[in-house]
Amino acid sequence: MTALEFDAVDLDLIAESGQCFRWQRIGDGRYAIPLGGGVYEARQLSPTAVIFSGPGDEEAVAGAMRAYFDWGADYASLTALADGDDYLRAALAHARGLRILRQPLWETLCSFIVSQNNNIPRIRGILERLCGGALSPFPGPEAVRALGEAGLRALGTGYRAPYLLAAAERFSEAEARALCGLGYAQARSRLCGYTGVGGKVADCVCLFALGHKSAFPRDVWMKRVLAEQYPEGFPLLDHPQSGVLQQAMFVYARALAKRC
DNA sequence: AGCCAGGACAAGT
DNA sequence: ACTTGTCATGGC
Repeated sequence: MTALEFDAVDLDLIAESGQCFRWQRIGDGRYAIPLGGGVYEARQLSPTAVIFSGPGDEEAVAGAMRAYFDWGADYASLTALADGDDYLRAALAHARGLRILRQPLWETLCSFIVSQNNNIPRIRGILERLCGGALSPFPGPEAVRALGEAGLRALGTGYRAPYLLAAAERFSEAEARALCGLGYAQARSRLCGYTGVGGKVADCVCLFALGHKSAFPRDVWMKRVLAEQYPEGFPLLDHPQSGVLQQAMFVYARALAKRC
């Protein structure tokens, strides 16, 4: 068991933020997180601290969770960007404790291919079936390839099955290294070369796996926010952390809609 | 019972 | 460079 202190962290908020689809709620403020072949457990200790356990010794767990939870990144100072912007200020206040997770590249790519024109509960179900269990490790490209298009369709992926197959055929360790070595624009462009991966999915991979916080995914929720709140354009679109702002607004917009 | 969903793509203006 | 139709599927 090891505790990590953050400027702010909110497991419930992160779990519902639409960036990760395989967290399992196992109790009040407690989650099981399948990651890298093992399963970690996270428990909310306070608004600024989480207790972790997982495979390996304390140092290994702490290291893995620091990386995964973007430990040390400063999210609080983003509040200053919202001066004179009531919507962004409210979104950031609502999203206090949100973190941009640094998730495995292949899993993130597959997850957001599955996500297209799909809803979050259903994405969860498909990915769970793809993994063969709620806490089972995510299958590698060769395992996905072995399923074939028919096998993938049987999981409920629908027309996305050939997209997953194409990704499985292109992805490799060398490809992963190449993607990790690129800047945001280059990585995005390379990802868009995958059939079935467009700008939105590529941005999600850049933001949630590659750590490019200037990536700004535009899903239907964000398009609505931009149209309704920023008809003249979102002024911070080119900010190096615009992706974090995007994620705060995404979570906030969905929370507002649910409240009606 | 429809409407909708963290879209991509091809075909038409 | 923009709009539109189409693509599976099931949660709500």
